[in-house]
Amino acid sequence: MPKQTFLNLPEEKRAAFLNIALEEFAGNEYNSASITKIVEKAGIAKGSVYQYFRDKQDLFLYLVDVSNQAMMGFIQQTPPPDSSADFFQTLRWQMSATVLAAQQFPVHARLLRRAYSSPLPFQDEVFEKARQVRDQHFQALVAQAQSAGQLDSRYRPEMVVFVVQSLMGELGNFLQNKFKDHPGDWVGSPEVDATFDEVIEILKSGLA
Amino acid sequence: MPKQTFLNLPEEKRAAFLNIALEEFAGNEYNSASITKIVEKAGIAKGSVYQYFRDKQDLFLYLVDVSNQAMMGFIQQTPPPDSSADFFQTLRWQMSATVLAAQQFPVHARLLRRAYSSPLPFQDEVFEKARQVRDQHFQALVAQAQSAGQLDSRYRPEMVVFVVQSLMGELGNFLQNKFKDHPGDWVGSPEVDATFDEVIEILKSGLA
DNA sequence: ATAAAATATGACTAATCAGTCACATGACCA
DNA sequence: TGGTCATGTGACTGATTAGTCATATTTTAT
Repeated sequence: MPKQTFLNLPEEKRAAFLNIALEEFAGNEYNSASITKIVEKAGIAKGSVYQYFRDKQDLFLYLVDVSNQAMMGFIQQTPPPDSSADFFQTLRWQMSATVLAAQQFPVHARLLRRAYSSPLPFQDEVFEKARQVRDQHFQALVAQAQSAGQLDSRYRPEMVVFVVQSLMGELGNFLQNKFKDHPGDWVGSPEVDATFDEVIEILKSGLA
Repeated sequence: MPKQTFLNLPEEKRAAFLNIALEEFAGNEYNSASITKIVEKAGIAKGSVYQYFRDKQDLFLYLVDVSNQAMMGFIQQTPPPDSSADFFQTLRWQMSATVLAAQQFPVHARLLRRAYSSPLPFQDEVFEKARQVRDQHFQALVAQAQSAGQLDSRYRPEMVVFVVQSLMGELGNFLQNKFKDHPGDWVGSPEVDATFDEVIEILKSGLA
């Protein structure tokens, strides 16, 4: 977590530094991300970074936190499906919200993908806890859906969670790749909506 | 590709070097993998590496190639399903073979995961071609299955490929994580077989 | 035995890195 | 004005990196 010094910074300066640091850690592996490059781009002295944060790891974990809050904040703003929504409608909403959030905060999203997809060169308790919370969210969703009879109860919950999480995780990549020539303007396009619908339909009814 | 000098090396020395290099690149990001550490472990001079390979990138791409061949070779050894097998039986066989190969060659598999999952700090034509070949293999499989009526033709082939590839890609991780306390001996266990069956069944019939 | 070709070596270069610290500059209050 | 505290600074340390190259050793052919 940042030191008080960082929080005391004028909004403008703090935001500028944050954006540059986010960009660096979103674009490079933890070990390759360079504090030196960040301070050069930000036009500040290297020592300043260590007035703001304990070390590189502290800065990185803060950036993860900031990114998480940005994404979560956005997701919670999107209107949730009404309470009568079934498992698949809820999933569809979550898919859409997650991808839209990644559209709105592409740098934050890239940073989070990096942070969660490949193992970090250090252990962090808080970070691991966040992972578990995300897992338990899905576990609960699945368990509830199964007891409500919306989900085939032959399947073990952990397998359902695996399938759903795999697809959700890769979908962002897939869309980004698919629309990489149409920067940004595919946010709520029918094409994307159709993709969501198709994935949900496959999950619901199967391929056969 | 390695220089002739490397290929002239006595089998024993070559294999020892390869294993140490594979381990280093499987365990570290490309930028963090250290030639210096490799030569220290191998007990050879640093200059020797540059008698064997043009540079770090050349070595890395060769290791990817070696890993690919090891995995492919193993997969092709496993008895293929008979020619009357449908799409899902073929998929099931490919799943099993891939995971078994990752069991037999865990280091190679880790290296390949790293190479294909996160973007490399350089571009390589050969590498990209290999990616496309893998994609086209699935495309063909899906197209054939759809025209044979084994696959719901409502779905766009690219979406089916996306779903199947996402699950196949994550399944290795999932199993590794699930059995991380039972090193190695879950190779052909009923537990694993059941997992394959369940994933295939979900794909086939859906979750509802 | 001798010459030539192939291979092995490790000290060295130039670059980069995270992190430190003595000092400078600024703000704020008495 | 003088004093205290927060903030900013950038040269510096020690470690590490990929890659080079003149030299040494070994192998091969004559």
